[in-house]
Amino acid sequence: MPPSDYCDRWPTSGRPNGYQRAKPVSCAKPGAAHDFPLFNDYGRPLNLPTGASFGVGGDHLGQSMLVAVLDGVVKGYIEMANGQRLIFGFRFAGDVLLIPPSEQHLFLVIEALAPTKLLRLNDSELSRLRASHPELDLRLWEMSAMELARITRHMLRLGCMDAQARIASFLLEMRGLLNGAGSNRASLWLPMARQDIAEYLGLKPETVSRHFSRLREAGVIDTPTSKHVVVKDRDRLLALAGLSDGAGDFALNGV
Amino acid sequence: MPPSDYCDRWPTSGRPNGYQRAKPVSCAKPGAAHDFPLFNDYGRPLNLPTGASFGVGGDHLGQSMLVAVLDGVVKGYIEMANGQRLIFGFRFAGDVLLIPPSEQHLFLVIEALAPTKLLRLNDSELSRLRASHPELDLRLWEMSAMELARITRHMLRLGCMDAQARIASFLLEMRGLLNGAGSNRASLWLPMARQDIAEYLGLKPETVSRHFSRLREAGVIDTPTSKHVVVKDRDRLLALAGLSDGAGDFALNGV
DNA sequence: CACACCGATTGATTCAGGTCAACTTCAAGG
DNA sequence: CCTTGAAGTTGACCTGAATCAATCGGTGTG
Repeated sequence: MPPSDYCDRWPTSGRPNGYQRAKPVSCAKPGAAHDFPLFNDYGRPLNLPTGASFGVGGDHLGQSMLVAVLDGVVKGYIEMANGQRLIFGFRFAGDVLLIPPSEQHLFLVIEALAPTKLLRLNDSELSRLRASHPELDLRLWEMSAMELARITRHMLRLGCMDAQARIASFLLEMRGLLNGAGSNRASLWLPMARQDIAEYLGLKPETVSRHFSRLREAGVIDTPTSKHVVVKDRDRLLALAGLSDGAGDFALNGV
Repeated sequence: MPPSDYCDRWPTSGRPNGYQRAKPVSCAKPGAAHDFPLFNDYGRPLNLPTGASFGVGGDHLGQSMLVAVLDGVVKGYIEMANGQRLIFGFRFAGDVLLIPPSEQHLFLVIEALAPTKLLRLNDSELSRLRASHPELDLRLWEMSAMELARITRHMLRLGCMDAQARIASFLLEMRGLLNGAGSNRASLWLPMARQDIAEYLGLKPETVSRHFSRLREAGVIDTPTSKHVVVKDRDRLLALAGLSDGAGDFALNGV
């Protein structure tokens, strides 16, 4: 029986799965990971098999929490009282996740998409950490600024992009390319299901599937398998996401 | 000519306006404001007449910024390269606003909805402040956690609520009631235009107007004037926003 | 007071994405 | 190899919000 300050849930079916067969590429900014040794002394470790999750709520109401993903991939989602859910982000090995003080009527869950090792620090563990390592305050500030930037970008997707643009922008985020680095062509492995992408982008799985197909037919991407996407034309994706100066020139007219 | 680290824009028309005739009620959590004396020693003050704005971008790329609203109301919005814009929040006297490091292709603007006094602290001013007042680190951490919670709630609105729910949830936020305090009936003043509400909620002004009308016909609110809303039935608003346990029982069927 | 202007409201129509259902693909296990 | 089941894809249709357009209403001005 786990202690009352967290709640762990195991996958409903013990299905073995294919996630492990390719190592997901991390989207972590380099620089987060080097604080991990310190977190390690103060945080509580947790191993989650694929599909397992832990919820933040109940006793955590009003507390914030820091989660460091040592290995694996997780999705984080919020569930509303009426059952609606929204995935607010995916985090890969090396990423840090700051969970804001939770709200009444909302329940926040972190679920593993592959076997995952992580560390959790709640408010009191964090304050012990910052008491003995005041130099970390600046890093924590930077992390929360990054988290804020990340979620702001996502809010923009949800607030003023159509389905096509959301998906283009999602693929670019998964490539870690939103700020322009990297080559035009790249192959990437998506550890999450279409359903997850849909819940992340505020769409339905059918819509995600349709737009993947459109992008494939337009020659912007290839989809050798459903979880393996080859980005053939990054510039076109940028334009479709409305992030390029020449946006609009690249619309998939009539496709 | 203003220094290059900010850019100020004045209202296009010098229209006198009615905003001043009722003092907007602040949504600030008490507790933010008592740090203002400290901010005052390190921040740069700025007065904005109604409709004036300043932009964060250019030289600020990669910097975060703290803005303390001493008096007035502002809206903060992000503009994408293609001209789309999303208002990410409104801030009232006593509120603090943390602006995340900006992104390429995005431009962030703070615009006054009424004559406004504010303080701005950029990265270097913030680090001077935290160097001489290390006790503030905890407050800054709390502020960023609050900001994260706020924007997460908004992301939820945009990601998985329909127009009706977004508007119900918006009205509740303006009442400062999202966590359940206050009486069932309340009168509130909205300093922003329908267009602003629409850009905040990812809708069009016509849609906002229609749903205000629906809520009025259903007896949930009254709208004596377009900027003055009387909430007659908070519980019904909560249900419509999907935040009550009995959600759904209150749907405006056939209205 | 009459006028002009701008925002808000309402109505008619269109369209992107949701819904529902059929079919395909693929991995696991006998 | 066949069976099974779950995820993904595709098609037909529907609906909620956007769009386009007309009207209303308050505010400031001559």
